[in-house]
Amino acid sequence: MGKVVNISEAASIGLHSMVLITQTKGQINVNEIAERTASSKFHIAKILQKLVRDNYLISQRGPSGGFSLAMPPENISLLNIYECIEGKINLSECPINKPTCPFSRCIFGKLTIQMTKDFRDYLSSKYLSDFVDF
Amino acid sequence: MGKVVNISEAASIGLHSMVLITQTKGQINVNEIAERTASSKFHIAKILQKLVRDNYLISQRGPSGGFSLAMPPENISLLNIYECIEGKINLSECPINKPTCPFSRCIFGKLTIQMTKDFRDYLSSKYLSDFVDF
DNA sequence: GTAATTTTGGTATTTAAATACTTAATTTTT
DNA sequence: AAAAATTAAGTATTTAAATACCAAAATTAC
Repeated sequence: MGKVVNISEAASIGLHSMVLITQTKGQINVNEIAERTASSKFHIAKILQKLVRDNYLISQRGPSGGFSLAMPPENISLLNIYECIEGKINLSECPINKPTCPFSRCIFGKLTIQMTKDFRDYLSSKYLSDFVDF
Repeated sequence: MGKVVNISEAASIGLHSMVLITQTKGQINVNEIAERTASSKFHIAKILQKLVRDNYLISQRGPSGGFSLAMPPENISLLNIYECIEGKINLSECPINKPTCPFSRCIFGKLTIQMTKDFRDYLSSKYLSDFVDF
């Protein structure tokens, strides 16, 4: 829909959920995250599983279960979370995915690479500890 | 697929085709554009129709027909082309499209708005006349 | 005026993402 | 030990965008 900066629902859920978990003493479960973020709890559950697998989260089943951080919030950057969900951000690449280009240089110049770099730099500069009071 | 900067195939076809048309004396038809850009001629035809409707292109049917610019290349910016195809770029908006946010301020700060602004500024600074020898 | 060529516009198909659902496994509480 | 609550994991459905196709209209060339 004409949106230039593309942040998927999945990445958004991952980032927002992790901040909520950071702000919560003890554990917080999927239902509460779903309520506070107005997102599908099925979708949230699916994404948090990735973060558990990559050892950013600890999950506890059963009554009074939920999720909690697996390490101090100082040690988890927004980039860690983003790349866990979306895979590594590719910096040096044609903005379109065409093997052939009719022109000798890219009509976008260095624009898209710079934008991607700015995005990556922001995510790598912020840690969950920056969001304890947010 | 984890791509941060989102330029649709449609926008890409529009921009690249317009540069090719700029570089062509007389008219160039869909088949040749398809060959040079390695894109679907059906898709190209559809997108060029929008540019004809908005009076950036003149189309000529029949043998030896094709497309040519409707005005001097100095008068058509990349932003004109992009917004003709994708609609107006929205600068001030939540990167996610959620009516509710669990936090008082956006976890992305001004990042996505700045990125979108940078994108828009680049497109508005470049005119087809900048690409006659490209 | 006929045939060839090209755009035009409508429709159909494909693809990928997002979302929803279901069942199983685990843990806690009583 | 049983019941309740919760995550885990796989699958199915929905949706929107992207892409592909086809038939019609227009124009030129001969």
